Amino acid sequence: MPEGHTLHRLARSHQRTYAGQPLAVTSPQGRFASGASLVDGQVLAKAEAHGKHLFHNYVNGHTVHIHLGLYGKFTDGTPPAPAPVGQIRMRLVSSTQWTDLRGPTACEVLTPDEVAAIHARLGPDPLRRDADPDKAWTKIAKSRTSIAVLLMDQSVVAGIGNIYRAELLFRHGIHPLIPGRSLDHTVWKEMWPDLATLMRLGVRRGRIDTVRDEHLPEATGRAPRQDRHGGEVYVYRRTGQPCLVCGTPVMGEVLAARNNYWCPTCQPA
DNA sequence: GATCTATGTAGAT
DNA sequence: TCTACCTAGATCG
Repeated sequence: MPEGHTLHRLARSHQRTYAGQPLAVTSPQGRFASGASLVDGQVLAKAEAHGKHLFHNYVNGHTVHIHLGLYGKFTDGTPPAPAPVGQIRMRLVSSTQWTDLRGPTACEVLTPDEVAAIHARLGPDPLRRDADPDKAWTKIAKSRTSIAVLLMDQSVVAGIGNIYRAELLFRHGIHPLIPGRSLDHTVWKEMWPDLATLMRLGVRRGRIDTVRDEHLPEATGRAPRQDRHGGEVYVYRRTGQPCLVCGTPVMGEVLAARNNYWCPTCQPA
C-alpha cells in the first residue's frame, strides 16, 4: 500500500507492461470520463513516480496524474477484462493486460506546466536519481518543527509515509519530537542513504521491511510479525509490545494528527 | 450487517 | 487542528 516504494513499483510495472503500446483508457465509474477521452487510444510513452505521485505520459503530450491517497488501489489481470464492478475510476486495457484504478485521491489529466508545478513542490525522492539530500537538509536544519512532522512533509522528502518515518527514526535512535534544527548533520547523512536502501528494498519486495538480520524472528526465536502491511518492522503499530532491541514497551501516540510509534529507551527525548 | 480503522492530502477554521 | 474525501479489510455484536 501506498508509500513511495509502492508508487515506484507501480511505475516500473506500468512501464514494463504498457509503454510503447496504444491503450484503451476508460472511466467505468464516470468521474474521469472527460480526462480518459483525452488519452484513450494513445500510446503510453512513459510511466514514472515522484514521491507518492504517479505519472502516465502519453505521446500526444497529455499526462495522467494519479495519487492513491489512503485508499487508492490498482488491480490488474490478463484479458479479457471482467465486466466493471463497483467504482472503477480508470481502466487501462492493452492487447495483453488490463488494469483498474479504484479510490484514488487524484486521477486527472494535467498540462506540462501543471506537472512541472507538482515536481517543483515535491522534495527529493530517495528513489529517484535526481534526488539531492542537501535540499532536504537545508529545510530540516533551519526548522523548529519536529523531525517526525518534517519527514512526513512531502516538500522536504518525497515518498516517506508513516511506516518509513517511524522505522527510520527508530533505526537512528531519534525521538520523533526532536526539532529539525537540533538534528545533527552527521546523523542526517547516515539517515538518507539508509532510507534509500530501505525504500529500494521495498520496491523490490513490494512490502516494507526494516528489521536488521540480527533482530529478525529467525535470529531471536520470537514469533514472526503478521501485519496488514506484510513486512517486518521495529515499532510501527507495535504499541505496548517489547522493543526488538531492548525490550522496552513501544510507545504509540497521535502527534500532529498521525499515529507515531517509538521506543522511549532507544529513542530518548 | 454495522462499525472501526488506515501506509494521505487539501482545504477550511 | 479539524473535517472531508471515499475504499476495503478487520473487528464487533
